[in-house]
Amino acid sequence: MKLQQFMPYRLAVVAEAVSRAIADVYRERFGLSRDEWRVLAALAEAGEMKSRDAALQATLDKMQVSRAVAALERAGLVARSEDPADRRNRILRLSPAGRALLDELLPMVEAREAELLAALAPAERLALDAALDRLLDRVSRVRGGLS
Amino acid sequence: MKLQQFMPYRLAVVAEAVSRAIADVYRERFGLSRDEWRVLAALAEAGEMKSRDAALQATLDKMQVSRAVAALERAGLVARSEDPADRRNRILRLSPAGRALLDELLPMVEAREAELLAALAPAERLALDAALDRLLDRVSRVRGGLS
DNA sequence: TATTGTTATACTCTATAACTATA
DNA sequence: TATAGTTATAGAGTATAACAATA
Repeated sequence: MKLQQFMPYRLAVVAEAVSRAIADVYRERFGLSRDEWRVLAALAEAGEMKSRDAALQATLDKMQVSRAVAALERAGLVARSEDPADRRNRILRLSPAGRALLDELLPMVEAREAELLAALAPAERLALDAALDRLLDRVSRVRGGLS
Repeated sequence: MKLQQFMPYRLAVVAEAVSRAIADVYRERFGLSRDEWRVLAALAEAGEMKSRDAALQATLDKMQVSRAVAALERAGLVARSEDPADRRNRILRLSPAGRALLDELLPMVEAREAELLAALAPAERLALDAALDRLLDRVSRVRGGLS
């Protein structure tokens, strides 16, 4: 066993380092947790969505979304409302303050991503992307569909 | 912002799923934590090493190693001794029980890795490997050498 | 003074499940 | 009965720093 060459270990080490490089921006600078960041990022795309869809989009479970949204609501960044079509659902949407925060945060986060991706040639980025897709597909089969 | 295409998010999701697929083996079946597994895996290669080197090898900090080794020692899997050359160091080495556990665990863990890597053609594995190397190198520069 | 390793502490995150309300 | 979401709680992991022993 060579730990340094063991793919799951290597993947974990790189992913953690990359995550920290991004968290430097949203955590230290905007006080967001990872889950809050993910919910906001999902909302940045759609503007509004159901809690359940936020969970799917952001690869979080319903409890993580519930808590992240509660914190985001307390901070005035997101509003929650009922879905008239099915009153079990909650519709989440960015507040003006949430939108303003994202307008400031997203360029910073994307700049960090770009700094990291600068390590890879375009073909290498595509190869990484494809490999991640295939691995994710595979791992969900190996573990029986769990996250 | 498309979260689904944001590399750090994708990397985190895949790495977490892959980590769980491996942890299924060492945690549910052998009762090891991730840090304990990493220390054992590092020792599997070298047989014995200093705590400090285990930390470097396994990308853990000294506190994580100290606690993992304490647990492994309680479980009779690893022994700690002083380094006569520098009595601040601790020399870690696998006990016979630790070796026996690894002899059973390693093939299972490697089989899981192989199941996952089966998703990738040989050239794709090399491409993934190269991309991870380059990203890790880059991220350590971006964050100033921190883990 | 610097380094190795241990211990303490508070904090955060995770896992599980119970619970409410709606369907 | 099943689903969306909330709340509770215990356990695990993380971050920081103080500390002891040695160099």
